[in-house]
Amino acid sequence: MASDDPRPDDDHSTLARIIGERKSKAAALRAGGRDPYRNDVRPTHDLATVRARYEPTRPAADAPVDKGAPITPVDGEVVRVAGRCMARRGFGKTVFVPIRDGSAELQLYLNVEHLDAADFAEVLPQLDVGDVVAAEGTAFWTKRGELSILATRLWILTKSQRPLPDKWHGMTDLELRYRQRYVDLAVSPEVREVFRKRSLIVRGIRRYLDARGFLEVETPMMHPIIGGAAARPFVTHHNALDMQLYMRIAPELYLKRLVVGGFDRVYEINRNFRNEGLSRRHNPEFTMLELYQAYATWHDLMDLTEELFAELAQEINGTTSVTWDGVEVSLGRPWQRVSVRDAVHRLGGVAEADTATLFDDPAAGFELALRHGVDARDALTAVLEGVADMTGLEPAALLAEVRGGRASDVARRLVERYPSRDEARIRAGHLGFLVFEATAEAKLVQPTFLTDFPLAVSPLARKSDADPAFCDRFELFVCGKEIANGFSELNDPEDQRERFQAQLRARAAGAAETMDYDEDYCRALEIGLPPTAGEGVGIDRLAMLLTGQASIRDVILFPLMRPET
RNA sequence: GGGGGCAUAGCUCAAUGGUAGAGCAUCGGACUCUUAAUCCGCUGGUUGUAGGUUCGAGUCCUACUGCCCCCA
Repeated sequence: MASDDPRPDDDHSTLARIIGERKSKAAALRAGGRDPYRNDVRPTHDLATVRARYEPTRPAADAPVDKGAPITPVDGEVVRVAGRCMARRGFGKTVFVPIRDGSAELQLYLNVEHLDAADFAEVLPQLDVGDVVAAEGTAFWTKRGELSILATRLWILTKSQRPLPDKWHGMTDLELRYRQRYVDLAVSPEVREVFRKRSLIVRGIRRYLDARGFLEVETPMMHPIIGGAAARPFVTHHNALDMQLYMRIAPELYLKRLVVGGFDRVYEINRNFRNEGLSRRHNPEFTMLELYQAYATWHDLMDLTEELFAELAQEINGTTSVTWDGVEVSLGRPWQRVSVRDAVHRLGGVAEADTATLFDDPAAGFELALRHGVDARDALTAVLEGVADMTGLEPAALLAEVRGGRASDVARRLVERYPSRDEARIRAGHLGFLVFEATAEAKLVQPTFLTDFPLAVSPLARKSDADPAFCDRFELFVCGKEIANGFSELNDPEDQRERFQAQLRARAAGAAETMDYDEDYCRALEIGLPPTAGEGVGIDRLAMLLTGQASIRDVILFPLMRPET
């Protein structure tokens, strides 16, 4: 028995008393030959069906009401309904009991003249709010216009032993709501609605993709090596093989293997696990849609994303506008598309000439980055990693050589180590992206595709044909938050091998979030990946957007919590 | 990881350092159309945990635990 279980004998708290009283009521039911946990009474209809059926007979609002008139059932049809008792309003010989099932709420009218005498005398007195009940009777409209069941029989199907929260205030304590989600759901229809919508979103995505020839697949959730994203993994262990495994941080490399194998359009909706902190936007396990389409480019996926999201919004909310974080967001097409460079200039307020310099010259860019609010250590790390990647030198040793003086002097000496002007230019993109994050990211409120990412921050995307310092990649931002990330896939095996090498160098430099060298994946690319575009969509964040929830915990049924104390 | 806030009855919340209260729920009573039903009455507490200051701590101090927010 749990140590926190109240013991009525030596605990005089209200809760212990209530539990004791309810157990006594269950015992009384048993004594009368009624199982307080019976399963032999089935409803003939759910509550929404009953409501829908009688809605057309609703009396006119201005119809005359005869206070003394006897109860007249609508059609005399006997129905049996079931649900959780949400309240109990007693009048001596009449008791009103609203019940709720998964579909709707409906009121029972329990009256001494109509209800079975034994049920009235022996079941009704044992009924508490929270019990699951069933009743049989006929539908009628009360004088106040409420559809009710004039019950002839009443059963308690499940005796509840713990009280529900205050029926007016409901459950407001966030911690309790997350820890005891069953209570939250039982008393808060609006919370159930959020999760019902989340389910519809996932179903809508499947229908949309299935209709366009995509095949849903399942790839491993336990990976022998780390790949597909830059994140720290959860580590686990397989006993029989005595092998270390990583909970997957992304399915990307497996899905692209399937495109190599000839599944030209595949997608997976499943959990990813990243060993990082918790916040309003992060849960360590989260749901991701990843999709891959051969013979398509990132432009095709931007079009697809626009269409998919707009359709989902229309289908689920009946409108393409939603309120999120207090902001009215319109998902109506088309959405803005802006390159990282243009965002820095137009939204971030960086002068046009400075923006050009920023993405061209890492030495001058370093100073510009600091001037526009980028943390000096972040900026220096970006330059250091860039030089280490390009030269193959140990970052620690590199830093020791150039140390001294102001940060910008250190950065300038580092930049001089770049083997070529072109490589320095490619690496400048990292600083440019930091400036984007510092100045422009929060301003992407209405749905916006951020395009033309610097290659330096995109280890898996295809180089742009127009400019090798950039790549064919986009991210979707709404209210300053990243919702989706897509690109034309890198399918040049030699380029891919170089980028894996760079990851290994970064790890040697002490970077925590790096990918392993995936030899088998390189072999797959050597077989040949068709020109392919791929995209990941955070389902939790999409659900937040379409349900207007501010915290990821409000769209995850059981968010990760520390153990109760 | 850093900063700020919160923790009191089953639920929602009060209480200048001076006897821990209210509403709802529970329990008892009245009531045959209520829907936050109404009316009368009674219960219910190791104030998150552990220390400290004080004649006296829900209140002040320290540490810890959990949750929320901001930043990284």
